[in-house]
Amino acid sequence: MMLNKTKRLIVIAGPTAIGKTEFAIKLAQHLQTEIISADSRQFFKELNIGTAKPSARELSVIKHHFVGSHSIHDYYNVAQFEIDVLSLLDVLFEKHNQVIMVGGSGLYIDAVCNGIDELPDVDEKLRQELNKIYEDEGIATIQQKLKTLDPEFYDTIDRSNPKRIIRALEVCLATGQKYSEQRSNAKKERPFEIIKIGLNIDREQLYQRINERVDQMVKDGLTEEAKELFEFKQLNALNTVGYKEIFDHFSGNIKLEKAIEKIKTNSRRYAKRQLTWFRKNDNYQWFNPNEIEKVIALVNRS
RNA sequence: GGUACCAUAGCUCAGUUGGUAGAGCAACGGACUGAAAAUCCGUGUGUCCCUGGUUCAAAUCCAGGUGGUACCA
Repeated sequence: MMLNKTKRLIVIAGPTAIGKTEFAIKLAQHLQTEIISADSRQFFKELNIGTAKPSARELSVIKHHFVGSHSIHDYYNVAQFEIDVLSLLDVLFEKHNQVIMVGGSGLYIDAVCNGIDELPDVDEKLRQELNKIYEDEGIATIQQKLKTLDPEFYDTIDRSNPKRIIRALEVCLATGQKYSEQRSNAKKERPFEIIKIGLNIDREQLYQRINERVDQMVKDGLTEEAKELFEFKQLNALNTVGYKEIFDHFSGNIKLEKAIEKIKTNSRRYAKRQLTWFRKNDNYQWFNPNEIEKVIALVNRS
């Protein structure tokens, strides 16, 4: 990519149901540009209602990238997203000075803005084996393995999080080197400017929006969509708020009303985690979603 | 109007013979570089309805009040 700081990526982030899609489209219309989605579930073409994808009409107004771009049967991850977005930006910056990236997946946004270490791909079977060991023998076994293979990382990691441990182990085992030694944590410089807009409102209002949106999803046919996907429920892409709760209902564990309540609760908790993620990054300038004019002024001025 | 029962965290409730409270859910805070809408860690947030009485000491016992529920009128 050519170094050109006259090009700018405008990141729009915020909790689920805050109104990011609508906000981004308005801004994109004003700037006559395109939108990159940074949403780890809207990638999947099979997931529609439950992921609150932009509508067909919205998609026809502004060109969106990474919405429905992959299948739930594909393996996709953050590192690939970084690569894909950077090469897409190369193309988009030929036509546009400013491009918008909108989404709620903090890690994915971070990978685009700051980069992620380049580590070799790991054979899927290795992860499956480690998961099997964890399931059969418990967390203590994998903790001990990590302590042996990478004591430095073991000392700093959240040891009760099996996914962290298994990730570290699979890298150690696949590469023969310590995970901690392969991680640089270096921030990559980008050949374009980045400005970050955070959207937020009162917690109470946000929760009301979440609850109402879930009810609307149900009216729009979320249960039917989930029914079509039930046979794939073991796929990671379907370990997702809005689907997993309804699968639990289909499996006979809970009533539908209970499942819907749990979708609301889990969405609220997700929103909270998103805010935690974005708050720790003090580069965000925060706005109410109705303050589009202020944001337009901001991007015009600088 | 009468009788009975109830009133404790946001909700549902527990609280023994009086020693200023606890559970589930909800909520709140945080971590997080290839599963991230995932995964993990942490935190009781209280006018014990009100007023008075008994007592060294009252969520607990007594009286009155207020509110609620049920039944009887």
